[in-house]
Amino acid sequence: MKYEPVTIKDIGKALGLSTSTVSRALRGSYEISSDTKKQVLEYAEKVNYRPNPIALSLKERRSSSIGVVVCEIANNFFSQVINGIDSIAYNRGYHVIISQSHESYEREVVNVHHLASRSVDGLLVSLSSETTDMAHFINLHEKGLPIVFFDRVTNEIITHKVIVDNYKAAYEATLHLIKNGYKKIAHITSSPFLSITKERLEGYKDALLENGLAFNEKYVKYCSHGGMIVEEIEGALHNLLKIKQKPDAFVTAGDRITTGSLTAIKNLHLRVPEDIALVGFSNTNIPELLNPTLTTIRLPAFEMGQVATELLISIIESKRPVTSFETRVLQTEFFVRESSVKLQ
Amino acid sequence: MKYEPVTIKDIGKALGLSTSTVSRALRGSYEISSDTKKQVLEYAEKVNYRPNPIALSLKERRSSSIGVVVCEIANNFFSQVINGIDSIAYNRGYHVIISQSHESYEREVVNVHHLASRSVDGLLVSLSSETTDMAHFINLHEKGLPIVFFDRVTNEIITHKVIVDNYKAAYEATLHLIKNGYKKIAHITSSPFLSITKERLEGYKDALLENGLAFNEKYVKYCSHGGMIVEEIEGALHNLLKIKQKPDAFVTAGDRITTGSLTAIKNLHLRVPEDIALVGFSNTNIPELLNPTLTTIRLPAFEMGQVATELLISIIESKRPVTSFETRVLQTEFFVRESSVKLQ
DNA sequence: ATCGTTATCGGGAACGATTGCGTAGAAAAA
DNA sequence: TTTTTCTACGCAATCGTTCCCGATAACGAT
Repeated sequence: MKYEPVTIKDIGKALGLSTSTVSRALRGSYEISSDTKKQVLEYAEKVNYRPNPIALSLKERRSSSIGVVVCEIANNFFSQVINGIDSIAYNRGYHVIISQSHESYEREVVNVHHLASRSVDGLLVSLSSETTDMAHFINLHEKGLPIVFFDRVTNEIITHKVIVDNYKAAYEATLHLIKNGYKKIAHITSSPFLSITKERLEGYKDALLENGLAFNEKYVKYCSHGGMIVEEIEGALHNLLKIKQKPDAFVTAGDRITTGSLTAIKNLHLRVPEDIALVGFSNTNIPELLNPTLTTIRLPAFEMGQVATELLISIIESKRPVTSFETRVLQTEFFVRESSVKLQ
Repeated sequence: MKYEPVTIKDIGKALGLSTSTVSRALRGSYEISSDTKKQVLEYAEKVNYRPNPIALSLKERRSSSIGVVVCEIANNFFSQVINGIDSIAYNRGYHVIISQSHESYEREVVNVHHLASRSVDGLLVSLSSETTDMAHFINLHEKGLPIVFFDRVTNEIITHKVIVDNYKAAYEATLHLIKNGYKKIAHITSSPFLSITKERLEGYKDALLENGLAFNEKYVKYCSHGGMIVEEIEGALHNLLKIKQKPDAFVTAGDRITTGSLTAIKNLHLRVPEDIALVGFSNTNIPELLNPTLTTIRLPAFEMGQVATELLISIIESKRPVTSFETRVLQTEFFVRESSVKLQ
């Protein structure tokens, strides 16, 4: 089954003009008489002519498309980011090609090569939780492929980055729990390789230390698959609850981990916040509908997508090589709800 | 900033061979000596040569990419569908290009043209809630562009479709409420133009009529933006509650409408299911975490994406024009939870 | 009458890869 | 020695578009 669109050549043949003339008429060149222009334009409209972007891509050596690499789409945070990406890219005439790493390093490498060979004009990347080797990015970046990282970034590559103040957000969340009388505060987080994990851990740690509480390694549990596997969350929680000095509150990093933890707690028939309090990084749209309503740190996902895309397009469309890069730090929002407030 | 990949010409120049020889060597043609082959292969490996898929697309008149048109990504159902699409497309060597209509007819038209002109090999479509005119699809479909519809379909175009048994699902949900003693059952649904809306309405209606309950037009409220606007959901609910014969239960169609309704009910300080019961079409991952836990009809979203993609690729890769089409009907799942069960 | 100018348009190369066809050179057959 | 037969490669067209050059005609100026 073949889909055969009208080409510039077809128009030329039908009108007895050369392809060059048709091309110029279509682009409104000054060196084409208005009669011819009108004729061409009308005919093109009539046969519903659309320029073939593949031919254009080949000629212009650009595809007007940008590749996105995230761990998964079916995640509140990332789907909101993609929305932000889409909102900018669409208006600037770029297509968005999305690929999911599913938190797998191998899959990320394959996807990146796939996208690059597909001649995307640039890449928007949030690293997978397994990624430690950046060679696949470095290689392409050195060859001149524009890349912008967001959320889960690396400092091995000098380029634009868009992040949030994870340290502050985690600090704030932990401090909130301390102020509400919790003293044994645990932390269930994502893979230790991720930038966001390290930053959040520091914020959590400093909040404890600066408020006279000890930092206990045993209180920190990592979910190396970023919470994509239910069992790792359950395991983390069970391990925490086995400790003799059982935590009375905890901070979770990431959508999956937050809701996964809440589910696991419910399955254990523990009450929140009476038995254990919870503050989570989450971009769920329905924190108010949960039981209990959930205290969350919300990331400006949509905005992150927008900013990252603007930065990427600015590199792509820059006439001269870009040499100075920035790291945009956006602010998180903190919403206090029931899950973290001890009822007196 | 330019990204300049190695071409077959570069290899030829470096090795003193013509492009044809290099091309053939790369594809292992029998008419190239093994010496030359080895030389080319080794050099290509060394400089990390990747064939330019854009040039290939131009020549082969196919792009190995499929376009997806949904109303929005940041929606449980659609993001799960996209996951299913991606899982198949990836393995079959296709790229997925996603576009969002945001429930706007105009935006849908623009996106479809954008994708078609971008030379996607086929289209996976779920209609926007505003769409009544199918001309933009008919036009392309008649020209031979393979299209498969899923979830929100049209019978104006004869092609493969993947849907669920919406009639049965709505019937079942309504019956469940009736069996639980509810007699004044309302229905908040999406745009009246959508196939899913009509089918669900029929299921709802028949369940009422076949169980000795009257069907009341006033009990049916439409959200023409599919619930994307909070106010339309609130408005629908308020209108329902203003009726003197105030409903004691209702069925909601769609993720947004379901959670939106629950939020609106909470804001009115009504209790669920004591004051009003609720059964909703929803693909949320956390129905158990809601308060109350939510009785849901869940669509096999991932599977829908997979099936639709398989059907589309089968058309794309078919040697001869496809003339016989099928409509795959998948089964929904019904989960009874607290929101619909009257506590005696 | 000759030249320059301007307005309009066409020819053809280029983008990267594939592929049918042609052919040089060597080996094999006559 | 001559002819045939392979082997192993190059040439050029092709996909749709743009754009650098040229080409042509009309027209006014000298």
